[in-house]
Parts: sequence; structure tokens; C-alpha cells
Amino acid sequence: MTTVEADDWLRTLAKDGAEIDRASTAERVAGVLRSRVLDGYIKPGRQLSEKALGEALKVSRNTLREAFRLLTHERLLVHEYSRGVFVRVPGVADITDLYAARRIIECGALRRWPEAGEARREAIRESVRWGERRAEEGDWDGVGTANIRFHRAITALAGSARLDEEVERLLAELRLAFHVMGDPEEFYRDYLPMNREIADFLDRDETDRAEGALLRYFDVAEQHLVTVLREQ
Amino acid sequence: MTTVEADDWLRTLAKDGAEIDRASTAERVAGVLRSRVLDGYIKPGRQLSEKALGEALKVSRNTLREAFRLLTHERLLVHEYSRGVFVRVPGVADITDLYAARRIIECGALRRWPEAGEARREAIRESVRWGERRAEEGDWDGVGTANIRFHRAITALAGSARLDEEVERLLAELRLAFHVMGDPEEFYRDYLPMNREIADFLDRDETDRAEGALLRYFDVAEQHLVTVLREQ
DNA sequence: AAGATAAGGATTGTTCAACAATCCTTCAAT
DNA sequence: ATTGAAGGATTGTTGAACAATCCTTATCTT
Repeated sequence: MTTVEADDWLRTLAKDGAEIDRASTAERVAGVLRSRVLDGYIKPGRQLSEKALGEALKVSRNTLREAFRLLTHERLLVHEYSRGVFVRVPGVADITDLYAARRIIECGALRRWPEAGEARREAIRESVRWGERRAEEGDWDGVGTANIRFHRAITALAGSARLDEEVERLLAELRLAFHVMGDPEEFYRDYLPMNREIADFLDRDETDRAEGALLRYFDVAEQHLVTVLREQ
Repeated sequence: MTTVEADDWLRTLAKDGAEIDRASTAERVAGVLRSRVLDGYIKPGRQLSEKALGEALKVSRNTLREAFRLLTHERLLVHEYSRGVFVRVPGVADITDLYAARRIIECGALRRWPEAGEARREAIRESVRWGERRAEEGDWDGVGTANIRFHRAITALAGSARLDEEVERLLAELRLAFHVMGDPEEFYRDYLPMNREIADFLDRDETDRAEGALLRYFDVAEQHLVTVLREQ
């Protein structure tokens, strides 16, 4: 190991550390809240009181308000004038809209399979294999994560960072819906074989049939969510 | 005019007024800044000083910071730790990504033409007619606005509010690029006939040919923007 | 002349306290 | 049961203060 090599990895590490330290407190708070909302610790409908949260997180109300503003654009929180900030409760209309958007984006991206590079293609296959392994071990959280990775990988076929970002937002909102509906295990179990079907069609370059299968997935998933939400 | 009817229009009017008054100062400031950035009054690259802007708009620095947080997610502003907030300067990579995203979304939405309602179809036609009238009167700002309406109308074929919102963001970012490049008159003049072509294909239900024309528009427009930005 | 270092000034990031505005809850009157 | 008033809690905004960071300028060294 020469000095030049040592300099390289040290420089990389120093750069990573610098990026971490340069996040403002408001951004850090937003990150903590985002995680807590997405993992279901803070449930949909819950009010985020400035006073209580400011004391708990030991930050000032102004800093907290900045963090809230960062999160409302992600549609995870709803800001109501004079009433406060709440975790969004997705309704049936939200689900319908989310799936309408996903159909356009993900089916459009899927059509890019013929010109996609091998890394992007492999990401789709790997997410399916990973989900199947998780299912064999009964790790349903892992299956859910694999499903998200599958859909991210489809979107990534388009090669647009902005599209990836928007799909992240859509998927995050869908996670709120899961928290409303409770245990999503049977949700994921049924759809893993559909992901396998889509990936197999793609591997045979049968893009039209893959798109048809993806649309069927969206139809079934949406119907399932809408039905469950209607029962709440 | 019966009392029932009178109650209806009064109630509607009172509701409109209530919505207007319930915007917080931070949101109002964000709206003012958004408009100023989009119409090019505040140019890409300009720093928005909290001190100067707070004095000019007669709001406190804390309120201004909230407004900034609202705008950074729209990708109009860039927030740099300890250095301040700047109007984003789009580069070539941004343009490439913007058009990659638009190809997926707008072409995907265009495919929904066969099942679209008449109102949505008419919005596309009307935006083209409107642009042609603006061009006859030499109103190039109006032509630019009509072009934006055309693309909004295409997106609206998908019937998703979230998609509409995302395309608004993409189009807003593109307007920043126009401000970098200067007078966009010749940009719009050349593309008005392409919009007409697309609308005519749609009216004949030749959706594939319309999509082909839309892709050609994206290719030419992107190339034009990239070329001009490279010269700056 | 070019590069490095230090100092000073300006701006940003955060906190705190205060007050106004608004909402929500409770209680009393009808 | 409904309405109105009062009180309490929370949100929205302001301004001052201080710490942290960056940028500019001046000085020193090579």
C-alpha cells in the first residue's frame, strides 16, 4: 500500500464526513421525522406539536418549523393554518391518483428496457431474487422492501434522477397507506409472483407482455388498497 | 332568484375569501419569490440575502427562512449551508434530465388520448389555436405561455394531479433555463407548427404518429437548449 | 510576483422571549 | 339541544442575541 493509495481513501473518507456535518439542524430534524413517519412510528393523523416535539428533540420552534416546511412538499405531512402540522392520512382518492401516476411513469420507463444497460437490467432481476429469498425466510418486511426496490429499478430504466425522485415520493405516500391499513403481509405475498412474471417477460425481451403484467399488478394492488381503505 | 340560489353563491364567495386569507406570511412570501424567479426578475445565480430581502419585504428572517424551505423543494432555489440561498442555474445535465423525465411522462400521458374525455381533448386543441393567434399578433410571451399550456394539457390526459404537479415543476425549471439563455422567441416560433402537427395527429386518432412527433419535438428542443447553454 | 496566513466584516444558523392571532374546550345561559 | 362567552393552548411572527461559517482584505513569506 503506497502513500498515494492511502491519500485516496483518506480523502474520500474526509469528504464523506464533511458532507454529513454540513446538514443543518432543520434538515437533520426533517430526516428523523421522515424516518419515523415512513416506518410507522408516527402514525397517519397524528399531530406534530411544535411545543412537545421541540422539547423532545431539544430544538427551537423556529428550527422545527423549517423542518416541517421541508416535509410538507414531500406530502408526508399536512400543514393546516393555525391548527398545526399532521401526518397525512391517505384516502381512496389519493390511492387512485398515486396509481394513475405510477402507471404512466413506470410503464413508460419499462418501455426503455430494449436500450437499457446491463446494470439497470440486473437491478430488476436482483430485486426479484432478493424478494423470493426474503419470502422463503418469512421476512415480510424484507419482501416489502424488495418490492419497493423492484419498482425503483423499473423507474431507473428511464435514466432520470427527477423521475426517480418523484417515484420515491409516490412510494413513500403509499407506505402511509399501508400504515393506515395495518399488516401488509398478504399484500406483498400475492404480488411477488407477479414481479417474477414481469422480470421473466423482460428477460425474453417481451416488453409489451411485461407492460401488460405490470398494468395487471397495478390494477390488483390498487383495488386491494382501495377495498381495505374503504373498510376503515 | 330564490333564497336557496342566493345562499349558494354567497357561500361560494365566502369560501374563496376564506382560502385567500388563510395563507401564512411564509407562504405568501414564497409565492412572491416564486413569481419573481419564474418571470426572470430575479435571475438564475442571484443570491437571496436574508437581511436584504427581509428588509425589502418587511418580514422577519425566520419567516423568510420558512419561505426559502418551501421553495427549495421546487428546485427553483438552491440552499447552500452557511453560504445562503441562490436561484438555481440549470446546466446541461439538468436539461438532459428534465427532457428524459418529460419524455416518459408526456408520451405516457399522450397514449391515454383514446380514453380521454372531450374537455381534456379540447384543452389541447385550444392551446394550439391560442398560440397561433398569439403568434399572429407578435406576442411571443403569449406564444410561450401557450406552449406551456399545450404540455400541461398533454399531461392532464393522464388524469393524475400528482403528475400534473410534477410536470409543473419540470416546466418551471425549464423556464429558469430560458432566463439563462436570453430571448426565447425563436425557440417558440419554430415549435408552434410541431404542436399543430401533434394536435392534428391526435384528432385523427393517430396516437402513435402523435407520439413520434412529440418525441421529435423533445429531441429538437433539448438539442437547441443544450447547444445554447454550452455557448454560455 | 505568487502563495500562504491572519484578521476583520458580513452573513447564515439557531435559540429565546414576547406578543398577536387562531383554534379548541369548557361552562353557562337560553 | 343550541348558542355564546371565557379561558387555555397552540400556532404564526417578530426581533434580539450569539455562535458558526464564509468571504474579503491586508500582510507576510518565498
